[in-house]
Amino acid sequence: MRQLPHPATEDIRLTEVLRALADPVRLEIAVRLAAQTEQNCSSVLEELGVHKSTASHHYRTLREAGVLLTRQDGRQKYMRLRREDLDARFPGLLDTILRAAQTDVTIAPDAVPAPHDGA
Amino acid sequence: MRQLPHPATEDIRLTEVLRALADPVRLEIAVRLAAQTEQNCSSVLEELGVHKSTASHHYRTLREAGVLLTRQDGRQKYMRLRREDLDARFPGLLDTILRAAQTDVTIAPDAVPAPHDGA
DNA sequence: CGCATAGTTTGATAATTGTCAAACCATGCG
DNA sequence: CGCATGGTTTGACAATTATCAAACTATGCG
Repeated sequence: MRQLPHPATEDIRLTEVLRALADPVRLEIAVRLAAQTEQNCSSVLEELGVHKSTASHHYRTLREAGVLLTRQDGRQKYMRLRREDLDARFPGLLDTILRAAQTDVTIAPDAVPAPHDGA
Repeated sequence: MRQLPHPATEDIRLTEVLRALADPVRLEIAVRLAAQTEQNCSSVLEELGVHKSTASHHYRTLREAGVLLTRQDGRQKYMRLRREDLDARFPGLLDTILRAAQTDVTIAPDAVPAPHDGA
């Protein structure tokens, strides 16, 4: 079982969650996960146009903050928000942030579509 | 007059607010402001045990993120949360975070005297 | 005016972080 | 087994940041 380490619900720290979601790329990941329940790692990285290892780094940050959970299925890994745990720990927090994210532009739209180079 | 620059309500960015509140010291400042409406700069820095310039830096960060507002009165400056503006921009966000902050330890208790009851 | 007070700004430093690239590891398939 | 695939880890680097200290600015008071 290649279960990567996740914090227990009671060990989730508010500042960690906020810091994890304070990054545009990670916030966008959370928004997409919220819309799609579960998501493959590579699908995210392709859509956001970041390098594989960068994506992995962001997953880890979100995972260690307690925001998402990684499940392995065959050769792939799927991520999913820890909705219930987060809601138990900090009621309403995730939903409020996700709702706020939809009224704010987190990533420049032209930066997202294709995995074009750029920087 | 001596108004330091604050972003307009519509210019408040979610990731900036989250990043501002993701720091333990700043989150604590926000919590204290929420409890006391308005607060003198030095009172905060004394209670949190950080240097004057460090406190000023945190105020600035919060101010530029749109979280608080600085008002000058005589020789002193008073800060206050931008509750209405934040609520207009991101409904429920501030309250939810502040409520979450009360169920989580943001700063080591021995480093800071509690806001109310004895420490 | 001169001095004390309240904060800000600048400087310096150490720590953290976001990013890509390349090497690595685990899983499934032929 | 050997290889391709999907992610992670490590390395390196630039950028940001948290902090203290010291200099600076502005305000009020005598």
